[in-house]
Amino acid sequence: MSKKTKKTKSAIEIIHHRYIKGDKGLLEAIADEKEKLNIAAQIHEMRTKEGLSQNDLAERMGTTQSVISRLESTDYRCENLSTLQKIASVLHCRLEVKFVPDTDPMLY
Amino acid sequence: MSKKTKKTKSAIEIIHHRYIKGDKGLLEAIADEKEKLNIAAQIHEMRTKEGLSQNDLAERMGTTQSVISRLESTDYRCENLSTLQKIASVLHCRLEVKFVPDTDPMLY
DNA sequence: AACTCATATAGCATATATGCGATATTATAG
DNA sequence: CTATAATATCGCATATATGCTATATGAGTT
Repeated sequence: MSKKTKKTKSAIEIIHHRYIKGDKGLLEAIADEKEKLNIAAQIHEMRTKEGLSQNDLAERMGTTQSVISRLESTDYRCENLSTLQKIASVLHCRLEVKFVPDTDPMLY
Repeated sequence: MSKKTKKTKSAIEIIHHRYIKGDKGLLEAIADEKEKLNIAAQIHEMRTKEGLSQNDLAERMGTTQSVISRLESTDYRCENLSTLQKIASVLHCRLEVKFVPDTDPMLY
């Protein structure tokens, strides 16, 4: 890639412009998938199963209740893995992150 | 939980103080677990299996090669889930994030 | 040696998440 | 209807990751 001038767009560039920067189809698909991860629900379930309040869990993690509430809220995007692993540690589990082949043709 | 005065520390509070705020044993354990996630390795493997260069993958994602390099580097901490899901999308897979019960007594 | 191609690294501006206190909303109990 | 516990939400400072360009390293080729 990288000619001197940027006049000729590669197919990739066009696709990118269209689906990443433009229509946002891909971004929406990503958002949908994110929802399926249901991390918030997992955290909520684990916490309640142990009979802990948000405040209890927060104390275990050395943080505050509002943080837990935010974590469990559905529209919370982009948690970072360290936070999730901290939760896993105090709830006696481990975090598993895997890329698995997707057979659903709707995504692409 | 939560009596009026904070004089009596719960076991949780003590543990927290000792392992989160103090010794950092827990934090190190978390770091170890993080390594086991091996996200960098997964990305690298998927990319090479498809015969893509870092630059190829970068273009698919609408970003640059250096970003991919950083993602695949081992010492890269705390990637956020959106980035991982974007990778999943362009590599035709989905991201799976699960909390699984940990039976290893070393962690706690 | 010079020339590619792939990958790694550095530096920096910007975007985004975290962490926290304060407050508001529910619930549930008395 | 209070009172209290649990949860949700807000605002903002700080921390951290991203995105990008430029550059460096390295492996191969001729």
